Amino acid sequence: MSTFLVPLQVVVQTPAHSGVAATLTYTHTEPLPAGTLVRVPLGTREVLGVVWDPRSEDAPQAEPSRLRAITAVLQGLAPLDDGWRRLVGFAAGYYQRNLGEIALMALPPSLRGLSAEQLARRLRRKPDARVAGIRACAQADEGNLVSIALSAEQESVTAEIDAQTGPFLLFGSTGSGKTEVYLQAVAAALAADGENQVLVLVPEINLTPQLEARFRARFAPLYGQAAIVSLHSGMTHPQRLGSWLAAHTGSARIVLGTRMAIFASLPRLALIVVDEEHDASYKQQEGARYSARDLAVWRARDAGAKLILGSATPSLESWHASEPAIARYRRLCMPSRIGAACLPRLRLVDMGQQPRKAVFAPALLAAITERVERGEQCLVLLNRRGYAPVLHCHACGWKSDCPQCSATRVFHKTDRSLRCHHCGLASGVPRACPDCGNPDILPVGRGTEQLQEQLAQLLRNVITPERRAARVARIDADTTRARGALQAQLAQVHAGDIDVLVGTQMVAKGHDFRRITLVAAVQPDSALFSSDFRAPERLFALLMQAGGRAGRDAGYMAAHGSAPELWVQTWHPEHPLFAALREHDYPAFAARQLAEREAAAMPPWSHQALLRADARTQEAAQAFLQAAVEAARAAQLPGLAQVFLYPPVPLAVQRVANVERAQMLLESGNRRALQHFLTAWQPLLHAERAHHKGLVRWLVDVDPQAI
DNA sequence: AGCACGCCGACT
DNA sequence: GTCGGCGTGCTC
Repeated sequence: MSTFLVPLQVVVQTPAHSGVAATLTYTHTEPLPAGTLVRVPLGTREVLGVVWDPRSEDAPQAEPSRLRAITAVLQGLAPLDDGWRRLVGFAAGYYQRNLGEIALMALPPSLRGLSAEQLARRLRRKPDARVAGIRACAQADEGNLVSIALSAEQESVTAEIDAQTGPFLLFGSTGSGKTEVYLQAVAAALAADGENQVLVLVPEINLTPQLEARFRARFAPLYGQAAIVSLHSGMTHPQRLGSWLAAHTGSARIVLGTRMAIFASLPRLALIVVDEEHDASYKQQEGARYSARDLAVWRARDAGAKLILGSATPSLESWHASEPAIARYRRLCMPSRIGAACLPRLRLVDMGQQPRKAVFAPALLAAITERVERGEQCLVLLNRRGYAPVLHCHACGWKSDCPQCSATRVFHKTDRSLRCHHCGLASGVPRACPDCGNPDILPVGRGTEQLQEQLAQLLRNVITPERRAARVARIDADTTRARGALQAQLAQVHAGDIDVLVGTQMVAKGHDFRRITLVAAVQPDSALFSSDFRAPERLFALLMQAGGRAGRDAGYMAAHGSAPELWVQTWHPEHPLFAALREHDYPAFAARQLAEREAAAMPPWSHQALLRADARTQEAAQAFLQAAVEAARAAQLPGLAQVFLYPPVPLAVQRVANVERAQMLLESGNRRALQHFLTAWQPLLHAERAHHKGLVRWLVDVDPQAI
């Protein structure tokens, strides 16, 4: 061993606004390979770091005499491989974040706190998981090796995935059996090489249990229970560490997870599946604002792995990329529902023709009643929690404004509270108007709580075939806060204890309801004329997906002789979105939307980024943005000529928790130019920050989800 | 961002 | 005389 001290580049988590470089130089007694996990002193603390590739040129090093030594090397853990480091490097560069922030975010939290000794102990303890796995495997073995009959569509799509390199956009309507195609592709990838690994991403934690069950049933008999792990933020830290280690060491062959799982260490990655690829949840909305779906595309290409993006309503970006003329993705179509199940019929209700102030059109209420009397279930969607979005005093005009935000507080009747959905501020409901003392303060507008109450009232005399009164339940973020609450409520629905289910869009996603034959969207209109250009796309996807909840069980539908229906109450029945929805014609909808986007030079014909500033006053926030523009012009930043900078504007909800928020949109037809510009801008933004008193923070959002 | 150091008010 | 308020400054 050498007695010389070797300098090493180590990536540590340095805060985004600190101005400290992410890569710091430490010394060690011997060289360490890039990707090695180490513990290093940083100020007065000791933190986890990752040895990075030595940067020959302009690495800003401290004076050699002031370099500190690495405290410990995390032995027993293979270095993180080049692929993982390239992914982290790309994500940091593309999303304009500090390398250390991304690298450490990509590692399980408990790894950050573990000393070298603790980790060694953790690694030694691995065997018991395997024993448990083998035992569980033996149980799962019987009854699962039945050969699976594929539909003709599934057959041909599977063959194409097998024969081609992709990337693939699997366009399959709800109930067409996309999951089975994923399973086939996973089976092929795992069978091709005894060490191959696959990554399967789903948009929401809630969807992992049912997917995991399906993958376990299929693959545990072949590869053991330990070969399948989940990775999402709902798991405890030790569980996440266990899954992460299994992926890193290669003992896990299948990793199922939410967006964070895109950063898992997968040394033998052969396939990535992104289910419901259009879902907005793939975009992280705080901290490092990455898109797990877009990173999946990059990672698959970089790793030489296959990629399947699946959806019944693909994002317009992905759909466009799969147009034959573009052909960046290979489009695979599965238009038919499996078995005799048919797609729901659209029943559009013109609210302009209904009795005034009716929440439910009489025809819709009659349809729900009829279904419940037949023992079928209905799903009613409303995208607003609480009882009413605002309380109002008609005498003096008082509203339940949030004192800290430019928003009203929502009336929650169940715990008689006023809650701000932006900052969380909650208080009791005043007995009378705080301004004028009028005791009649009234709820205005409707939320899921009120809908449930009104439906229960309207259906109070409806009797089910089991000769009991109809039951109306509600599922939203409020009723599912407790761990396992959603699963428990879904079990109630499956058991037939519930006749009508009221919920927010969380119930529209992915859950497999057997006996729901009618789905209704009560007031989806706001998305039709939203200022957000992606709102129609999201509404179309939501309604298609919600409609897909109806009539999933062909046998059940046949036995009851009823056809699935999707009811939509709207003031704008002539809107072209509904015409496409009626025909279940996503391609027509997409073509229209894409034509509009092209005409207006919006994504995917342009690329966007947001610069956002949060400050004590709106003026300070906008002043920072304006100064940032001027600094960029003065410095003649590269790419500036090709980037259009819109003027700073306040956010839709301008003030949250007493912080004023403003943003500025950047747009360019050239993604490269935008990237170069943003990268060159970063140091100017850091420098500008010091000149702006009252500025709380600034952030860049590349490929923003909403504007 | 943490976590120090650092310099002035109300408590044992 | 000490505990502690959060203002300023650094982290290889």
